[in-house]
Amino acid sequence: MKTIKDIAALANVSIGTVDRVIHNRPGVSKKTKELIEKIIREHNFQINKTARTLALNKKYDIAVLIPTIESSSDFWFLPKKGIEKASEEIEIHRTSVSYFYFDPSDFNSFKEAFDKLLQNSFDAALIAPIFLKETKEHLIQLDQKKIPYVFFNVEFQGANNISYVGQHSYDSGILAAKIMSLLIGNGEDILIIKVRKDSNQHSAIEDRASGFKSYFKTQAPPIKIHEIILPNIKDLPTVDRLISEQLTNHHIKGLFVPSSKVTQIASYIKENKLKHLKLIGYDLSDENAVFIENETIDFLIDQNAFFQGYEGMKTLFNFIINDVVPEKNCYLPIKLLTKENIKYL
Amino acid sequence: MKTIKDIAALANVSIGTVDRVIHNRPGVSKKTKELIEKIIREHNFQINKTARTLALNKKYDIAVLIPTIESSSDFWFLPKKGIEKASEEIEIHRTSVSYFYFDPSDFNSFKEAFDKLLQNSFDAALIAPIFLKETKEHLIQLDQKKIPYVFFNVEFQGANNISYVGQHSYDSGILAAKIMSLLIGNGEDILIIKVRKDSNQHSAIEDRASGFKSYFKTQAPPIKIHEIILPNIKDLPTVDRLISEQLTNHHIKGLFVPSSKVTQIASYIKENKLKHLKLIGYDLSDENAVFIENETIDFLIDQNAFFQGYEGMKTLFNFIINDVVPEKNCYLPIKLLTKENIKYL
DNA sequence: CTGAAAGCGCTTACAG
DNA sequence: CTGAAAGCGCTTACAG
Repeated sequence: MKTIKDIAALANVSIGTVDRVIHNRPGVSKKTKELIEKIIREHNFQINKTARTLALNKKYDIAVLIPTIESSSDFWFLPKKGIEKASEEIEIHRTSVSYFYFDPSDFNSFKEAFDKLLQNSFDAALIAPIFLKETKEHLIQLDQKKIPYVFFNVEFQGANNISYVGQHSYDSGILAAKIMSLLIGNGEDILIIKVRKDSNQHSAIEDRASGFKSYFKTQAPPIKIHEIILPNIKDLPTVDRLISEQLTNHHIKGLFVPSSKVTQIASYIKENKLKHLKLIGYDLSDENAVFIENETIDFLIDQNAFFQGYEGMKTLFNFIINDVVPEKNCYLPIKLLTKENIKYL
Repeated sequence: MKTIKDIAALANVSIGTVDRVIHNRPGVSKKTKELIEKIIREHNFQINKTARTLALNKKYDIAVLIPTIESSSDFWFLPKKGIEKASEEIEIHRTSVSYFYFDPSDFNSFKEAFDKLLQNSFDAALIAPIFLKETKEHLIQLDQKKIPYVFFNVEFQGANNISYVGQHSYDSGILAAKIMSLLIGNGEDILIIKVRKDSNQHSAIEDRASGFKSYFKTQAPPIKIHEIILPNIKDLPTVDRLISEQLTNHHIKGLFVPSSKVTQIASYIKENKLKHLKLIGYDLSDENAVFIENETIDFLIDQNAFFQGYEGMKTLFNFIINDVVPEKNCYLPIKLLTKENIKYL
């Protein structure tokens, strides 16, 4: 493995000049430059990044905008873990990470956290753009400062983010529908259950539901799909009433809950001993794992929460340190979890 | 962030002495050692790994024993890609990788490659132990030299490997069975198709079949499972005869092929227009992707081939460079692929 | 038992 | 346009 010194000797110049050529800095005669470039090519010289990192002695800071994590059963626990894993791996490059937390149910909290983030100086940002309008307003400042940013978990169209890391929500709904079609028989109806609070937050729930419905449009014989929106998942009497209304009025066999709120629906099924109902939902929380184990939930679609954080972080890092330009959309695998494979994640 | 120099100043010693303490090298008085340790703790000093790597200027070499890759549709193409990706990432630590190739259908070729590998000097080995007996014989030398090794793809019990990275074959069979039970109806039989050449090679095929059968043992009403072994997948007349024999004699609806050879069975189904048959197999090759697209194959179980190589490499690297001891068994996710999620890998 | 100095392969002022 | 030298934070002989 050749070093800058070797190249310099071969070209009969100083290492400073070689360095200038390597980084395309001005102040080298055309002739010298071409000679050095030729030698570099011929000897397949590759810069020693360890030495470079040490010499630069530059510290990078990546800002992360993410919901507060209440407990390990929180959905955001895993993306955070992924971010931390990536942070450890890139720590050798003197990269530090600053977190800015917000309450995912409160857009004011989101704005405040984003404001606080913008008051700091950093080299790149990893953002969960849960509130679309508020995100848009704040991005202007990042764009002005030319700070690169990556979105994760929530897809946000039309911004200058260098990448999005997360699931293709619409297609995940299609997969859910395919599985549902295997679970239920002819002449049996399906109920999609949304939660108002979820829907306000972001479009993923709508996209999942649309994908789900699109699958059945192509099916013959057609399958009836009913839809309800629960105003508040914690208002149990209303939840009870709305669901049981559907169950008595229609011949419902399959339930699709396009969010992690499937936990509450599973509780409902368990309590009311409605084991014949087939249930598909999203996200592997500890509670959902229990419901998968006892087969109250038949299938879960996993968002690769850990990997969202991990890959988001790595993408930013590779962009700012190694000049690697990522794909604009990094769609993660749509993972299907069921009792038989939930052990292996 | 404190440096060794800072710590030395605080302790009124030279950096050489601090270095001795950090690495627990002898030649430091108890008193000085304790003082330095205290200061390190109090200031939460962490060594700069970049500087360490540069100063050590040590090169590591990892040997890889893997089947020859004929084309990009080869199963081993992806593990190799994973190994290469990991290699790039760890290149900054001056780690190089040497490959030793063998023909996976010829145990003599395996022995030769392993012999050649052992003639080289290296710091760790990543091994696909396709031939169990031959692997066992060669491991002795690795153990004697105290060279750490990791197995990938094929599980090999009772060796001193620091880790195994791959799938839990038995459980993947259970998952396949669960999906199969959704695809077929009551009173419909299942046929398991094995290929002789596969079975000789390693136990994964047997484990998958066992897992598959175990699932149906618990089912009521019981489902009939038939089994055939094809002597040679390329002897088409025999393949034809053996399969059509089964199809005429039994009421078969589902086919389970516990290996990537599902490609050939899919071809058979396609040619003979047996679209009503449900087919589950393993591994996403280019050909299998086509059969998933046109729904000749209903589901594929994916082994995370890429990740096997990637994670195997990283595991070894972290072990030799960062002293990270891995789990003995690193079972990867059992991924279920179907038309609707095959785009996202 | 301890320290001073050279070296790892780069980058970066500074001098000419 | 080019070079010599100091420095990044470690490790490693070598001297005492």
